[in-house]
Amino acid sequence: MVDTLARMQTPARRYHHGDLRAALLARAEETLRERGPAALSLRELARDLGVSHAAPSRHFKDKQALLDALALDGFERLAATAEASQKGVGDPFAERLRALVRAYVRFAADNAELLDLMYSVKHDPEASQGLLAVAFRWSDHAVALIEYGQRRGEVREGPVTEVALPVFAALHGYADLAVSGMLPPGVLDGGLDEGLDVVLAFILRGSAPGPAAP
Amino acid sequence: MVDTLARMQTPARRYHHGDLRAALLARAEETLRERGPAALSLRELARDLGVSHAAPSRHFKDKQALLDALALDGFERLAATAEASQKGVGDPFAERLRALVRAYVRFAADNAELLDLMYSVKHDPEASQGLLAVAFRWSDHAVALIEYGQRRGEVREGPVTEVALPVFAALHGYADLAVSGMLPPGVLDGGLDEGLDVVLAFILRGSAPGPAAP
DNA sequence: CTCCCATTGTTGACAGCGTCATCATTGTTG
DNA sequence: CAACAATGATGACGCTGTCAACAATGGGAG
Repeated sequence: MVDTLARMQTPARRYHHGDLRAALLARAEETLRERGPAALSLRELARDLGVSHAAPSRHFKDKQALLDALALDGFERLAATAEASQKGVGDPFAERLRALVRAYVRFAADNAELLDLMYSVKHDPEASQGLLAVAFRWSDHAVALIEYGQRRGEVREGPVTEVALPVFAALHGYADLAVSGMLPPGVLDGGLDEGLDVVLAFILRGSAPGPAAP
Repeated sequence: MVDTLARMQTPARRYHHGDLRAALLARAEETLRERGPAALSLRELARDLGVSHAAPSRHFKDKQALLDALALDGFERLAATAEASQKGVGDPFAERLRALVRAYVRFAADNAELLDLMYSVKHDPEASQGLLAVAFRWSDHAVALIEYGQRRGEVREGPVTEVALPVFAALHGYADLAVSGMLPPGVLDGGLDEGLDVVLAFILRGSAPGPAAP
């Protein structure tokens, strides 16, 4: 163990890297965050890690495979964030929804480029099975929250997917608009959370029980 | 088909193409639609149009410039579609909103890859001024519609940007989710318009006058 | 009408990229 | 210890975007 640790910290170039796969992913995400997806190059990653230009191919069969792994990691972290957001929150639906929404928007703000990547990978018709599974873990969680609200009588009745759809849409749309700077200037001067309250109130109004709009 | 078209555009290979710029944009959009953004290559475009590999540089200083032009064209068509959607529609806010929303979702469905490009270009901090202007033409139109609804007493009072924000978010979010296949399976079996009705009802409920949700 | 020159297209070069085939080193396991 | 699977290195290939230098075109100025 100590031996392993010492070798990990030693910058001296050993033939075997130790954990090249993880290092590639970490560095790739860093680059993604700092210089955008277009700046991602396998050769540059290899160079940065002091490894030959073809070494990455031992861990990712091609560039897309690395992007997929990056996206999968993102979905896992998103799901974890969503689940963590529900710990230590009160019972009312509004509170729980607020926590979830904040978690999502924060994740989107903190990982804008990664989120982009996650969506574009999912858009790919030949996305891997495991990736889809993890991708839906987060949405399943959201749907479960809607059902919870319905059971408590704080969310209008109806097929849960139908009720969840617009809630989802508003949440995702807000995060996307905010992160990509598509909002009319002046709306977000107070930061993400300001607009979030507005959107949250809107969602609650739209999903609350009561008569349909005229 | 493409062959016929190409021959129609170049009856005989003149030294000067005639309208290479437009031809590049048209072919680029076609490729974007059929094979995605990653398949876009200046050299391939030039090849397809029977022109030398460096000819495009006379019209677009680099690849990004071509993408910008493509995005700008997209925004113009989106704005035109949005404006056209309001012709010959009744007075009630709900009707006008419905027309606008349908137009947007249809555009998104018909131009999914292009829309992606449009948003990613805007995300670029050094997006051109003219591009931003056209990009906001469509959102201005949407904001104007909200104001119209407020004047008619069919939309709740409040700062127009605050009221418009969640409406926008829900609309954009729905289009994005639907187009990128991120919706839980089964929701959209009836096509885009089915989910659209659900979202529309939600938006109307959320933006209607009345007491705030509990 | 002619000549000039800005516009547009061509050719050739360069470095960087992803990918592949082949070879070298390592760590593990029977 | 020896064989073997895993991992890394090297070199090659064709593709890409970009640039510089050169060539054809065509629309005005004289």
